[in-house]
Amino acid sequence: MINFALGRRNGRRPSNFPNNSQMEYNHKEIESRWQQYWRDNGIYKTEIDPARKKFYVLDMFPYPSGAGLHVGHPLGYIASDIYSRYKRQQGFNVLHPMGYDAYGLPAEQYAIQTGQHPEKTTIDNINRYREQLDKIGFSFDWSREIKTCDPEYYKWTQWAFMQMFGHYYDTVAHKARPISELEEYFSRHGSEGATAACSKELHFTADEWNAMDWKQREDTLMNYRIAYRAEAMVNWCEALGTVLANDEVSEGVSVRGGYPVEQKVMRQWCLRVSAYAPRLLDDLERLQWSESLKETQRNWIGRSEGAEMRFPVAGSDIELEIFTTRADTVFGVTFMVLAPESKYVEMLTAPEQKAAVCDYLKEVCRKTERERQIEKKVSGVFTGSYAVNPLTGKEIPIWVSDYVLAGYGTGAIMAVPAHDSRDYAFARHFDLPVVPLIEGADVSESSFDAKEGKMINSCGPELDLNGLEVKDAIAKTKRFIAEKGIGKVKVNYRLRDAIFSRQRYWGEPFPVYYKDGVACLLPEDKLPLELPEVDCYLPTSTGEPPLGRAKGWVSEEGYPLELCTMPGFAGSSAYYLRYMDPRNDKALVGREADEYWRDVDLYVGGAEHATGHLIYSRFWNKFLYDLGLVAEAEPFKKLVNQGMIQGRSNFVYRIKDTNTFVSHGLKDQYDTTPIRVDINLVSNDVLDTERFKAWRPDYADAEFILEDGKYVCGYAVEKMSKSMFNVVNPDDIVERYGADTLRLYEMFLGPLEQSKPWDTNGIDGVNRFLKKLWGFAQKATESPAREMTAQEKKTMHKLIKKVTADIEAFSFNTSVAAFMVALNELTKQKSDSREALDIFTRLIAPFAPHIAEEFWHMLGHEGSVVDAAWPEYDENCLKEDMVKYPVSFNGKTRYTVEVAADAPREEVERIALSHEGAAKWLDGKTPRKVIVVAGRIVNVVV
RNA sequence: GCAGGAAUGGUGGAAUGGUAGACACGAGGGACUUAAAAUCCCUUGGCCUUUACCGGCUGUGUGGGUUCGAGUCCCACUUCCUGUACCA
Repeated sequence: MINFALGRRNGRRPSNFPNNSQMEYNHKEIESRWQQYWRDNGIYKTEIDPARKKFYVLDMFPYPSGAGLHVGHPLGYIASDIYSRYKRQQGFNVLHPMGYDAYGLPAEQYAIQTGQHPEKTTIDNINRYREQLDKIGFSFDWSREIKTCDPEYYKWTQWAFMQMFGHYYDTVAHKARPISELEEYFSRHGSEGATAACSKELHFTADEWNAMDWKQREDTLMNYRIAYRAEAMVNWCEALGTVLANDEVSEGVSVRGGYPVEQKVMRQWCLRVSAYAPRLLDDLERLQWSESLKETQRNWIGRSEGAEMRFPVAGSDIELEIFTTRADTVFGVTFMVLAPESKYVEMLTAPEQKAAVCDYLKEVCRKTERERQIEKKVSGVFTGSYAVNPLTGKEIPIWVSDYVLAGYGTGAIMAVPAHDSRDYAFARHFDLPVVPLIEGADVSESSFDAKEGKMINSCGPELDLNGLEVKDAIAKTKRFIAEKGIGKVKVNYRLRDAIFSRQRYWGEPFPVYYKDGVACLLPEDKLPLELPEVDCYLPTSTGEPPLGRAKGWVSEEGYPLELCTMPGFAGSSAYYLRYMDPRNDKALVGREADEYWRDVDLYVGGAEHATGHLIYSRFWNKFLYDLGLVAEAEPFKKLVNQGMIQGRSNFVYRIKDTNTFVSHGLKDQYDTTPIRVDINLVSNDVLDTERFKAWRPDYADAEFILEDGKYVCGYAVEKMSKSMFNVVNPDDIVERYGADTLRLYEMFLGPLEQSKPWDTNGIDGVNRFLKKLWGFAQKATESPAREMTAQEKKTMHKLIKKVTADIEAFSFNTSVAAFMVALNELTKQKSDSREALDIFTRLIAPFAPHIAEEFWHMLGHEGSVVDAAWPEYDENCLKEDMVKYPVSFNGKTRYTVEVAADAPREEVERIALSHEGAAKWLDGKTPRKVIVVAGRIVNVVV
């Protein structure tokens, strides 16, 4: 039997709950009534309850754009809402909050155009989002709402930054430690033996440290802080007037707006994310994330094991440091290459080459990142200097080329043209020698990049690699160079430190002032440092960020405050912690709340945040974890990526130079131009011609060539956007069909993680299902209570089993199908069982909460259906009486036998072989093998 | 180039190695109706056989393999999607 526990909350039934329920399914009336009821009774308010297990379900909070929500946005929210409600019905204390990622470029750009304060636009948009979200019936606890632009919230963003400023990363203990401990160490031992992650290697003694003045010490410490200021190569976007992080740039243009981006050296705030690279990589293992997402992060972190080696420069005491993963190929190094930005370039340029090198550097600087990527032309210049190969003693030329990146490794490489395709292209272009090192490798056309084969040509005075496999040769060389002190084994990461400054207005101000040019933190009690008013949101005439316009933007002592603001990811990096304890003014999250809620059990959002938010959040969380402020080392235990919902644009076909439009099926008979048409004028691909004429003045006297009396439009799947006229507003769907239909339909559309076009064509089917379910509920609630029939039990317990398993597997489309099957079966059984309706109500409550709430009260229950116990299924009810077994001989089905469902294997065999047809196929032989598979097939091999 | 994923009817999509195509849309037919809408019922992968019932063959991108049995596992290939890229 099912445990019909009553709801936990004692919400009172609304007074306008209809007594005679004999009526049509009226979604508007039902949905507004129950939404009101949820609000009035605080049904979704969550509190710490040590008696119950917690479950934290989080959506990636939205950026409230001016365009409002389209039907793609709620897809993930619906899925997470179903899971939250399901978990709650199972007795978990579910935290399911929502808020807004309120800082962003569009609001600022709108502000520049209109002069309107971005806060105003943002709040307007938030209010609009809230209205749209409320209509869909989510179980968010809105009392925990946060906005990243709220000073009460960003106080803690600023506070976290201050902690990062006040800590360094210990590379041996693998954790952040207070910077004061490092100062203490320096005063005793100097830099020698310090195990701190740094921007560049510094060497000083304790005496030197102690002799430094305040400014010198601060400059030195800046090299170690986790939040630090440094000259960094940044992605500068002229059009946006700001720098961008690596994940905000794609293919040489800005992700937002698609403007060109160039490389530029600027003094910026940075976060030492790279120090956490090993932990960010290792901890991926224990996360329940999709393999593809983990792989994306692994690639982004980009661990590579290799060696760092020093090549002495001929006739000089300078040594060139390089990084390689192919230590085995040192014998094939025929030249060296420096990145144009490398500090070695100036040191190593010979006087006779100076002009050529200068010209080359100028040319490289002129090009943007984008141009460099598009051209992919081999270019470079000889410095005039030579390095000495430490294994062969031979001199090799040193070149400069932009194919070597300053930001990776040491900004210099040893070139092995025979076994690296880039070096090969360079060598061929400048006619440098190519020495193959692997037996059988043909390097006449291209390089041999594979790490396999036997070494040749690799014997020097002290080291012989000939005959070894590549793998062994690498290991042997590494050992050799370490012993000889030529280099050391080194692990390199591709992950860069995050650039943390933005030359913009609409972001969190830094709690930083400058005293004699030295960055200092404001005292903690001055937080939050609120964003000042400015008269205009553009940079100043001297090129300073907009905050340069703010009057009185100085500290109490009169020192100037930082003019940059923080980037978009700052506010979203720890928001999941703040939801746990959103109104705490003493801490980001209080100890009690953190130890109860701990981490996010289920995080739902788009995969596009793989290399941005999801890396920064993990870093931020690990930092706070190191400080002992949060309980878990990883913030998001399980993560599900919902697919994107694309738009489905409709086209009409205008015959050239006329105002006549021809239907899709006939368009090939004419010379036509396709024109996008507002999908609101189209229903099931059929155009409403009258409304089309009214749409644009140009079309007022349009004429149509119809097929079957209809104008049929063509369609294409594209991004959902205003400019394509294909935006579907969830409000319209809710208005017409109701929130429950929208919710079920979005889930029914296909697998959650898959991208798919929005297609309204199937929505009637889902709506019909709810109407039928409504009809069944009317019938069932009018009937007296009785025991379910065996058939009804089977239908309902099959449904419980299926829906439970499907929700656990996030297979919501198949659970919706299961509801449809179950209802069809009940209809065929002419069922009017109250008990069946009761089970149905509990199961469908997460999916269609409004109609479920209605049924819940029709059935006479108290409280809200959100606290209705989740039913358990009874395996006994699922048993079939007799099962049909197709019997196959040598793989071909020959006849069918009926066997009791729970018959043992031997019994099935006996019945199958005693069938009158068996003799014919056995043909006097004994069966070699008989296969019976759980309730399925018997196959007899003769 | 590299990495991850996918390929099933007219469409969206179901199938712990065990009756392929659940469910829905669309389409066709029927009932009700003066008519339409709504609603309900039937048919619906392809081919063949049959008056009909019954039945047969074939079928999950291509080619192989493992297995009594493959949409599912293995190998090779083709196409598409997503991410990423001078990362030494």
